Amino acid sequence: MKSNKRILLVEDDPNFGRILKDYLTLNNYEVSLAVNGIEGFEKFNRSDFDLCILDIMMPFKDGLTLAREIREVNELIPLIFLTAKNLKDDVLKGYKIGADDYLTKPFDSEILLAKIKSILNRKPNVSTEEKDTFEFEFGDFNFNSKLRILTHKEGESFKLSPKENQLLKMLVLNFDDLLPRDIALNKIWRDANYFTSRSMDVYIAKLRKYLDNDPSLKIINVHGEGFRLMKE
Amino acid sequence: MKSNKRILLVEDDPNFGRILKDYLTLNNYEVSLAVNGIEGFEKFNRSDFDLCILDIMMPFKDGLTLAREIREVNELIPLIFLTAKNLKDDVLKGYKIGADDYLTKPFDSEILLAKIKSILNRKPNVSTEEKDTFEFEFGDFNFNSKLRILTHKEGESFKLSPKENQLLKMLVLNFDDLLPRDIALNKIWRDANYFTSRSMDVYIAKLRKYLDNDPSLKIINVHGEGFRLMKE
DNA sequence: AATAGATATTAACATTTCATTAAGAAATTT
DNA sequence: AAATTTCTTAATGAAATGTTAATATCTATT
Repeated sequence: MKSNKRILLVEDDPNFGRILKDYLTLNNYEVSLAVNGIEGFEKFNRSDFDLCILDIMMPFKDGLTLAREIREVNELIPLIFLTAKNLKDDVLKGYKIGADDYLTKPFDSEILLAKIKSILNRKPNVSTEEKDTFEFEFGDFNFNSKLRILTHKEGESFKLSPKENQLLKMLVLNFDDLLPRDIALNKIWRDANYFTSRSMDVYIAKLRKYLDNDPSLKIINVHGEGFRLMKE
Repeated sequence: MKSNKRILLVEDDPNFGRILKDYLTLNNYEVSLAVNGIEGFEKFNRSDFDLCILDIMMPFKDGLTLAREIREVNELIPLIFLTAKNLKDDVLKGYKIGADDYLTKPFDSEILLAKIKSILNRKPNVSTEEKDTFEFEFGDFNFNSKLRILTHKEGESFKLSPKENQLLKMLVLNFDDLLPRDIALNKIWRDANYFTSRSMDVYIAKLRKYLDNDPSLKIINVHGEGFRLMKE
């Protein structure tokens, strides 16, 4: 059972942060831990999350400030605050910024889990930004990335695997332009190393096989840089 | 600065209920007070509210039971529970029913107000419920989701169980499109885990058996994503 | 309360899908 | 020519799904 929901956790106490991260990971969330507001904001901007859990009391940049910055960029992502005591003022400020909930430490982990579920449940896939664009035309193909189907006009249909699908989508979105290897690796494989890179090559090969049905389409390699989907 | 938002407050302690009602009224909400679950449900059905605040511990019909009944009729209305301190079990049950939040008594009225505001200000959920439509045609079938009957034209009729019915309805509402697994699980099973997921698979198998009567209809699996009811 | 019938969940096993890794060939750069 | 990067096929194991049957739970009626 994959949930694959991504949580950004910002907590300055390393012990507590680590434990909480592990606990959430055990419950099938993908958790990124930042130890202060500055790092938190960087991480937030570098990838897509479904929910943020922010400690309020932190050095350098406190959780409320961080929340305001996040809200400027993304006004929908659910925010949960952790407050040390029952600092009513913080709670009220939090709600004003647009918090979805808060928890006072110490809190019960099961309740946190229930809250997370409840929140993610009523705000379906916030992070799926490109929700509207899932249908593409290129060459002789029609490509539906939501249903993961690649159809050759007056030809056969291919069911794509999740990775094939993501990779093809990125290529199509950059049609005739370079898709840098490490960008694709970081987005799809969430990591860029020798092995993920080999894996990506395998998927390029698979996509090429599909695209053979329209001989005018090509996936060109730019040595050391990446790939380029093009016509002719 | 009139808000016009209507709140149903169900609280058996008459003193506390009265005070809370007055407090909310002062803050520009229109409050209807019921003193037990039975009266609460009657009031709920008699008019439209924007939010419900339910005490859990009540004679005759407790808040959780009331919440379940309300959820059957209206699956979107926000619910806030009031619970005595330390009743973790109640809290978890509440979330499972689809609570939006809970407060432990005694609570701070300003915080309650902040919560209410936060919940009511939430961007209205996109799901424009097609609550009223309960009769569908697809393939050779006529499907009445209110009576839970699936009829094959010039063929036999099937009485559907509640779960079969809900699942088929969601598939039909998303005809030819993806019905994401976790959306269906959260809506029908109110939880998404390994076991509910297996249960769902069993129901898909049952539906497929019914649909065999029109060989042009198929329920296709999109691996890792969900199912798709389609023709051809 | 007891029981039967309907409904829902869980178990078990088969099948399919998928991602990764290995391994050797080919291409490109130095 | 040596080193690096890319190409392609195949093998492997893990995870998701299909299916049937066995339990468990619920509901209505006696």
